[in-house]
Amino acid sequence: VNDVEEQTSTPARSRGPARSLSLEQIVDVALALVDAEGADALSVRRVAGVLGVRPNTLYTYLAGRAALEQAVVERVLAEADPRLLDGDASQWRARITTYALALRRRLRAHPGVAALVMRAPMDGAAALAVGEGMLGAFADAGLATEDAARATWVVIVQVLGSVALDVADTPDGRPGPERAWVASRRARMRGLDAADWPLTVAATDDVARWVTKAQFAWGLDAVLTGLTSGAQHGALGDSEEQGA
Amino acid sequence: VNDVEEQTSTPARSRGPARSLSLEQIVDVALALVDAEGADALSVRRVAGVLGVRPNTLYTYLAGRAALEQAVVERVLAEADPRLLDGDASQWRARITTYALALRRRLRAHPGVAALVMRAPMDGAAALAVGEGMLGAFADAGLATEDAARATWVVIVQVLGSVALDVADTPDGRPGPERAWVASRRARMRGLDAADWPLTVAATDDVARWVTKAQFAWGLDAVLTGLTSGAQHGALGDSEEQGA
DNA sequence: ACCTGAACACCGTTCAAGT
DNA sequence: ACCTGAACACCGTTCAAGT
Repeated sequence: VNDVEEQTSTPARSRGPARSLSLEQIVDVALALVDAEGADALSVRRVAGVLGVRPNTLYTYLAGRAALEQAVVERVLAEADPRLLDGDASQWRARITTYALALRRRLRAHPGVAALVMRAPMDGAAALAVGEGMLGAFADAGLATEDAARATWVVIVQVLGSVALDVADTPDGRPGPERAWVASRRARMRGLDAADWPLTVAATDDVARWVTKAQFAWGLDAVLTGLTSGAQHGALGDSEEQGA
Repeated sequence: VNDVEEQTSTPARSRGPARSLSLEQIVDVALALVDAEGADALSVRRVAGVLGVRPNTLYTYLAGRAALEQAVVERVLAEADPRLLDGDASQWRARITTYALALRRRLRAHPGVAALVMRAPMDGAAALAVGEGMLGAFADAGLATEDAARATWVVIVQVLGSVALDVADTPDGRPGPERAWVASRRARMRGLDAADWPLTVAATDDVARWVTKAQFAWGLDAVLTGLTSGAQHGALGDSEEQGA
């Protein structure tokens, strides 16, 4: 509704037919659109409209809508510097924590993108950089290759899953100040019958705080402790599983 | 393309104007549609078409498309029996593990729904039942209310996040047999340059296995260990955070 | 190589109207 | 209360054509 100007007149470049566009430019516009109006507002046609170009023009640069979404996700993943995962071996825990908090912060700055992040495979360059950095941190924590790889995925799941579920909890996909958000969650739970959900009602205040930074940090810390405790009970094994 | 019949003729009920439909029926059709053609095929118009009714008719039963998605998610969440979380106090760990594996199984049986699960707030009756059961299991593990609540959310995030990211990794949103899937992930990583991503390349086989049941069980086990180790380092505190 | 014209087969949602 | 007719303002994608 604002901020993103619909430029129906002339393209951004000179006048020649060649290279009036670039993929980078397209992603710029797509991200601005998602930031301004949310994930649902992202469309090939809207982006083309802003760029002053026909919708089908974008297919020269992208395979389609899914590729556009993936490119936007990659862009935001890259906003959190994966070099935060590098550093002193003894500081492996702080490195992961600092990076995770930075990534959470960037995703919440683009809440529409947080919704998109669980819809595309984590195989772009930015995603690879995250994995590479985290593998290094867990190696410094003393984990062997296989465990470091498994631990890396657990942390990625926890960080991205947490942010995505948080954002999904906001009615309009736009997280507000933490205090107000928690209050609204508490209010939503007011109607719950203690006879039906005794434990949930008893824990209302704590459940309301599930979307906080404190919860995120506490959870990540617990996860890191478990990943490096070396005391896996793991009864459930490697049995094959069929799809569907 | 199959399985879901487009019934353009008469409604399912007799002939009177009243109650030719029900919310349950609508969700039945929506779920069948998602199962047959994936999350993207779900639309108000398609569902109405199958039911032999005009699109706007559904607005008598639902607030809109988002509510339809949420109802489908609830339906599938309810497929995994939350009573699996009940049982002997000493068995708290097995209860959580068994339930988590059951939920993962149900979600993978409806892979389109796994994509939807991160887009709606976890506040329906089925979601409440999951929280309530998990709170009980963590209470039995000896956690105080606040820690049990926090732990509950960590596990929910891990389970749902894991399934959603797994499904997002499949090109067509349809997880096949595990062995083939892992092989295709390994093939995808073949092109990676060891100079750019040394650790990732060294861990190729392990990274390819991120989507397996073994990874899921291993990760959940580590998370449960961390959540109940009682050794939180938690340096990062409760500081307030502004939105955006 | 890059962009357009035109079309195809769709969307969600609203509103006034009928029974 | 439940459903329809009709409309509004959109979608993604394809294909042949132009430069």
